[in-house]
Amino acid sequence: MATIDDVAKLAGVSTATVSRVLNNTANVSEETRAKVLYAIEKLNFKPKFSAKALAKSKKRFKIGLGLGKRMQLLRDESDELGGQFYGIIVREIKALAMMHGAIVKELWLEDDLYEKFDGFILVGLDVTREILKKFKDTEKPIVLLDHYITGEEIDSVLSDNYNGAFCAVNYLINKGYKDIIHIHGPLTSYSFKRRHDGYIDAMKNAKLKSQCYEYDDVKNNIDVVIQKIIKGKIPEAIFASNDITAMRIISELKKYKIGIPDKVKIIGFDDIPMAKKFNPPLTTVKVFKQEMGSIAFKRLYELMLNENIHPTRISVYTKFIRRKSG
Amino acid sequence: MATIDDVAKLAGVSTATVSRVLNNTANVSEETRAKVLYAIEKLNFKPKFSAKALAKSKKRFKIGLGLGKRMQLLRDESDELGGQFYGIIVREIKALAMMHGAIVKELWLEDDLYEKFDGFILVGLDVTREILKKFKDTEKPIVLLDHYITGEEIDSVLSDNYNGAFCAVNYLINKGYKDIIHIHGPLTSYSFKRRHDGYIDAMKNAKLKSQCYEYDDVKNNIDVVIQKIIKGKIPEAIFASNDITAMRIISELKKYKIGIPDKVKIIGFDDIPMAKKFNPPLTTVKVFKQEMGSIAFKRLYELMLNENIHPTRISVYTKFIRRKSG
DNA sequence: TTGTAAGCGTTATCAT
DNA sequence: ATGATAACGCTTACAA
Repeated sequence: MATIDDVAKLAGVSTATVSRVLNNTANVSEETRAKVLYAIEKLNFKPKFSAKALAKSKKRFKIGLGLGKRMQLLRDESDELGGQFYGIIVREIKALAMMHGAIVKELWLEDDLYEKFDGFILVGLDVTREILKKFKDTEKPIVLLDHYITGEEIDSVLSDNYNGAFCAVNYLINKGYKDIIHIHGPLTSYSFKRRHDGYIDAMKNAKLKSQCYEYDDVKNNIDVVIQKIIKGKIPEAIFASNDITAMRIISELKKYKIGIPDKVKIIGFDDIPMAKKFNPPLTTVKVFKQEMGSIAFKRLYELMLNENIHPTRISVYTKFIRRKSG
Repeated sequence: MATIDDVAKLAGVSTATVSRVLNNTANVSEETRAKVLYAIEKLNFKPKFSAKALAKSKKRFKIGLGLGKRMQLLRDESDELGGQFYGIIVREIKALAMMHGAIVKELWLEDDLYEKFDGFILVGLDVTREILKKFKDTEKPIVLLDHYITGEEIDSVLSDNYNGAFCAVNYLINKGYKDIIHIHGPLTSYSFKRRHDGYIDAMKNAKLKSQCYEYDDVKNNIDVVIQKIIKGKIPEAIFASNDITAMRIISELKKYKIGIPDKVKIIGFDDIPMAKKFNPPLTTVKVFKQEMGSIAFKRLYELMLNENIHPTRISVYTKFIRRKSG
């Protein structure tokens, strides 16, 4: 494989000069530039990412970590909520940043961008098209974490929500349940939406009737939803948008003396740390939160080093975890 | 950030020894191993990927490139078909492999694996669960290219078929067409399936009736499908599974003196090189074939270097390209 | 404007 | 079983 040395030799210049034209990092005479460009072309040279990354590892990048109002709310509510999901992701990002000598600074999505950053990680569903535009205007690389905006070609990292949901619901179906409902948070969240889609498709596949209820996961009005549900025929199983919702459902159902899993099976999503300690321990779909954080960081790092990388959406595989609740 | 030197210093050994315990690459006495392990733990040390990759770049990996019967057929049919899609992807993989000093060897998916490989890239929809199992049994890393098998947690690289289709169909809807049909290849192909889903959802969103026709893209029985279609009311627009199909449809329609795009609008998918030269030039959704190849290669390379990476599915963003046909 | 050379953090080849 | 040390391919002071 052609290296920068080969190019330098062929062009009759030093490697430093080649690097300069490669990165537009200093003045290079038109003449030399042309020679170098020719050599690059001729040898079909592409700088090796690992070498570049290693050489650049002295550089301290400054990363903006954008959090939304919603997360602010969830976070305030105590570590048991936001902290168990986004908290883990954010912690991993900070740990990796530390190792790479990058500085990460938290900021609210609504804030004005008066500081300069080298790149951004934007977390969660609060990122609207307008907010995104503000960040795009900086011309710095961006990765969306646990969110995705249709039509926007922005790098994003998600869990494999659809398949996780599909498999979980299939598990219930295979156990013979037919009356399975879905309770979910706002479908403006791409993740909730995909979990919802997975539920719908699994039910449709099995020729079962699907039934969904939306609730407000920030204000938590699960009580009124449950009231509505138990007025009719009590379902055999409930698939919830996430573990928090599942736990809220269980707590609410307990008030009516409806036993879990005897009377109703319940499955959550996320596998937050609490899920295992809950009573009963939650059957759920594990989202690899740390991995999501590290993948997002690594992706941003690549983007900050190499410009002009084609954007992608990365889905991190989930894992069904069977415990007691369903 | 802690480096291997820090670990070596703390453990009172050389970096070589640290590397040995890190990679289980040679005999290390239990005592030293323990010291090293302790230091690693203490410093929370993680080897830096770029350094590792660079150091290992002397190593020549041997990669198996698995192709299926279907591709064999398409390929034989001339460069105008398979070569325009998978051909480009495969070429890119080989180019990158060359640059990284890796050897890539093509093999048929059905073949027995008598040779030893360091990793595999498996291309297209012919990869069944059984075939996959054979490759998994080697315990070597695998990446699936342009295919995905539900429930199998194998790294895969795809184009963003769903959104590409969704946007293309929306384009037609926004132009005011209502009678838009979809002609597709076998839905066992995950890509065709997702394009199909995108069409269905776009139609549903607009409260339009969807109508699909499946045909056999290997045998090419488009004539009987078209016959069936023109017996009824001729649609305003046709969204095809891919460019090949779109071109076949146009050719067939020409036989009936049905003009494109005057009478019927047609949109393809892939943007194969021919699409632009066709008469009329094809409106289509561009799939970034080279990028898919390079992403797949890079992913496999990572997997071959670092074991124990969490598997992901990578979707490469597509781009709508407006030409004459639709 | 250009060249020289010292890193960046690992692995791997020799020695010992 | 372990240690020295030369790669790996690029960037970036510092010199010229």
